[in-house]
Amino acid sequence: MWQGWEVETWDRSLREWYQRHGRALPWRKTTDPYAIWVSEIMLQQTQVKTVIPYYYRWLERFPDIPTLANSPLQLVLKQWEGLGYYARARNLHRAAQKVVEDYQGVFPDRFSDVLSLPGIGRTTAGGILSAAFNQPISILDGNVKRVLARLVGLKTPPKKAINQLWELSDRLLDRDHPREYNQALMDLGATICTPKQPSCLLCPWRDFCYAFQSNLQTQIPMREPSTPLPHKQIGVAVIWNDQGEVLIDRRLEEGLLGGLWEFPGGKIEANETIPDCIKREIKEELGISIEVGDHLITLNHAYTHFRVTLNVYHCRYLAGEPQPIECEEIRWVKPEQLSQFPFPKANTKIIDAILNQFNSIV
DNA sequence: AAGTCGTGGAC
DNA sequence: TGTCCAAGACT
Repeated sequence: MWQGWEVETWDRSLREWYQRHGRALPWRKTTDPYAIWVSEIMLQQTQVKTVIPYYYRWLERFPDIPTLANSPLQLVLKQWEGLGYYARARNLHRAAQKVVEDYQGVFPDRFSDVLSLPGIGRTTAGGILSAAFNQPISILDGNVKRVLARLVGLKTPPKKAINQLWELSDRLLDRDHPREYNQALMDLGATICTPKQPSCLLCPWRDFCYAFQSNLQTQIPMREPSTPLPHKQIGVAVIWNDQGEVLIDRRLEEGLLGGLWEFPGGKIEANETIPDCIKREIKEELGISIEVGDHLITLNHAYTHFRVTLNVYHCRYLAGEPQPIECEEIRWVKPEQLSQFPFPKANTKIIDAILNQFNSIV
């Protein structure tokens, strides 16, 4: 069915649709490759609506590549705080330094150079180069995968057909209008060809779409098999010293929430009470002894691959010199200073609870 | 090559 | 309340 149509026909109808119904997004008002790069990184696995305020604040604080490259990582992470997937911020920072080193601070315009920057894969490289320089490079993000899977009636989960999807994306690319085409295809996926209840009657490709013609649009793309999420119980310590300061630690640079600050703690073992867990973890990780006091708050938080319940207790520092055994760094800080440090979301809720108690007592 | 890596919105 | 999933990259 769909083989009978010429690619040029699809491209023309998509472009006409885009000119009427495309989204007005902040990063479409510029061709500055740096600004577009920032937007592409922030948009990875993150909704447009979430990104927009971060995007504006970022460009205000880091208006160009040298400014970003010369800023301390802690400030960079503070600007990223709340966006998640913090490796994106660390990679963006490293990549900025590489652009300064290797390209005199000018963002490269060659695909292989862009692709070699940390945090930039094939889709992001194509997105940047097509948007900033109108280069004819295809993309394959979540939107495009879904659109193409429905278009051809893909009978497997997209992950299993990634090579075919790239081929198709390449073949369909409008080489005369690559910037418009890529943006249009993503908008189509985001606003018409949505995961649930797609608006097929409004779609410029409805006549060519296998899924719509077969009424399979709610079954394609096929779902990836999902695995159950483990749930961990965590004991967390808000440790106070006699100066009215609390102890925080900076997590290791790599891995989950790398480089962010947190209140120390750890997993509750089988048949272990929460106070016992907290005392043990603090001894193991920081080498100090504490007394566990009042319960502060209990929080549930969902990550991508597991869930946690944080059981947070006020604690009193007793003895020993804190040492960064399983973290990068340790500090005693006054509660009002906590806002200066980048924390993961679950920990900002703990901070709110501390400040609320603090203010209601004082 | 399957697992890892955050958070919020939508339903 | 749970589930899906959003402009993916890296290991």
